[in-house]
Amino acid sequence: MRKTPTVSDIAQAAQVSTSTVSRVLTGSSPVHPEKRAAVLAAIDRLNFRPNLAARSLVRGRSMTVGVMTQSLLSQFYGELAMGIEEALSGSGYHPLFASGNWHVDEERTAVSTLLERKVDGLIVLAGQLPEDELRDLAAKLPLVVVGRRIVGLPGQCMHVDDFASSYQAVRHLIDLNHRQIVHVTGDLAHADAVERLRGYTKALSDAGLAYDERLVVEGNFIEQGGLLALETLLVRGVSFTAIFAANDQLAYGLRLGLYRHGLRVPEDVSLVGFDDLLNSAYTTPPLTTVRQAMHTQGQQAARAILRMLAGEPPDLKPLKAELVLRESTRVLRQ
Amino acid sequence: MRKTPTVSDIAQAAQVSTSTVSRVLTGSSPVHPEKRAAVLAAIDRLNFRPNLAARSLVRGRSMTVGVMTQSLLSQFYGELAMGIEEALSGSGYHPLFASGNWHVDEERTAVSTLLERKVDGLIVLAGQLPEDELRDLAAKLPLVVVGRRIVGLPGQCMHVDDFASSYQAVRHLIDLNHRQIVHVTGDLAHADAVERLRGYTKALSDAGLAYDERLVVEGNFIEQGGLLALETLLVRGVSFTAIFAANDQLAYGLRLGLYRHGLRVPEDVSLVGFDDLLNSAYTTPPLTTVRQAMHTQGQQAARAILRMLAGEPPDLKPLKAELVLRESTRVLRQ
DNA sequence: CTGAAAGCGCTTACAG
DNA sequence: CTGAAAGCGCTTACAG
Repeated sequence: MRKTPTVSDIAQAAQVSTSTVSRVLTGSSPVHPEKRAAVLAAIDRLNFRPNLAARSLVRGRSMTVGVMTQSLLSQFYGELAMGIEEALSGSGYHPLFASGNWHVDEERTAVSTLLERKVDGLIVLAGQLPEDELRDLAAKLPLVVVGRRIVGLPGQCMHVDDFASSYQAVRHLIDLNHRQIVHVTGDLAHADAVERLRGYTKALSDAGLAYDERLVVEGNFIEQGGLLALETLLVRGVSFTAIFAANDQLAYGLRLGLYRHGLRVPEDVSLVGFDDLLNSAYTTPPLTTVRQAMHTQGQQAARAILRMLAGEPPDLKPLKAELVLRESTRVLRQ
Repeated sequence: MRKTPTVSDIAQAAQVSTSTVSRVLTGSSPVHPEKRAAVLAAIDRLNFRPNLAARSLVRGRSMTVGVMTQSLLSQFYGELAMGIEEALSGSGYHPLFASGNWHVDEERTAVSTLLERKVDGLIVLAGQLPEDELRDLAAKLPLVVVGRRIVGLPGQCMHVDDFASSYQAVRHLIDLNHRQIVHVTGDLAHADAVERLRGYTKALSDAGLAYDERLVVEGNFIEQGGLLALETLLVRGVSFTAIFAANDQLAYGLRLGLYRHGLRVPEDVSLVGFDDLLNSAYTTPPLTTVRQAMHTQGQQAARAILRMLAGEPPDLKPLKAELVLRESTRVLRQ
């Protein structure tokens, strides 16, 4: 097996110096057309590919953008990852993922792993790293935060207006004549969960409806939480005609709980989620939910990093979430 | 901001040569306890982290294992990716993903991107790269293939027995008295789809049931295909009491199609999937399906790579798929 | 057990 | 526009 060719081999084959080879490789300064052609030909003939480790060492750049994700397993993050990968493809940059699994310490470990590998930019997907740490990071390298708004980092945060979106979702239920609307919250240690709860509360009060704490149950953003939440509601014995879940996964769990208890959706209970996961168009019935467009957010985030890497401003604008009307809600007959 | 420290800084601080620093870093050869301690102290004090690019350049290893996945978006691959990441964590190796998106040419691009980044090992998730290419790759670096069995690479392939598993799934339906059993296949360009079809056929014939081609419709492993397949069946006008879908995504689509046409699961039609995606425990009703344990497969694959990297045999054994009985099937009343 | 030296494969001033 | 030289930050024979 032949050794993989290096710049020296190309230089020799093309009868030029390694400097010149490097110049045509990087385009850093002009090269005489003939020599350039000779170099290109040699590169092609020997099937040369520059050694990224060497390049990385001298340039101090790795052509890699780190992505601190929470879990590759979650569909939510899968979509984001996909968008990032797509937007990066063809740019010469490659994503490097590390998962925080919703634990601050793991998030820190993930970030240092990424930093150690000398990523040129960093995309942080939500999580709970203190804002200070995030601002410090932003001072060191191009940074984009998805799913959180960090004070002092305008244009570098990509997120949806949780308050307004959830307001809209609940408003939809109210417009359908529902008055006893349950809210299953996310993990209230997370700002998005708090904001969504706030949207629920405000929509209620704007409609002149009293806030009833028995209608609110804390979940944790996963299916199991939805299942549990339903049991809690049933035990409480409150009556309700609609449920607004803080995310789709909770909605899936709630859906199953309702099924187990013989409650039909939407005939007996209307159900609204948040996120619009890929699966939500295929649940029975298809779920009405707030579309977060994670795939698009991933693309936007990656493009912003690319801009920063090119010395341009990130220029990120918050995405508008939209309510996707499907078949899990219906008008309540008085 | 201070420059990040290098081995020279450590050497200077610890009053030793860079060689010695390197020795304690790599453990390649013994170092006098006192010097060792001094080096360790300096490393700790200056918060030194070796530059991976430099190390990679001299060693020719990147401490990275490439993963050619198909799509980060698919839950199926998300589980696999998660398993790989978990098993690699703490080993010093980090996964680097590149997606093939089910196109041979993109798969090739993904693999060369990974090779260019000098991955030390490679995990290939299914796809359609010719076996020859895979064998060539295996000759160059530690390789593990998930979801396919490649002739000549024993112990390096991790897959489930599609034939036996699907036989078992269909057998289950037959045991429930079903006689008119539909099979919605995957994309028959893929070996697993063919094997699953074969399992279906064999289970039928072993039970003395005639193969009826009107009961078989070709899908493509995604929800939309399941939805379409149901329409096809209805147009054909064949009667059936059970459906075996070649994967869960097809089953989700079929489930929605049935719902739209007012057919209940399992009262009117029994439904069985394949894969056991995370969501399948939360569909309405929860789906009976063949468990592929992708997360475990990912872990196993990564551990095998680690073994090969350590000079040991990969020693991979096929995983047994098991039929998970949930609530989407029921015994047919005669 | 240890240090000086060479080298991994590139790129980038520097001097023409 | 071009080449010789230095250097990125490590590790690994080599010689003690």
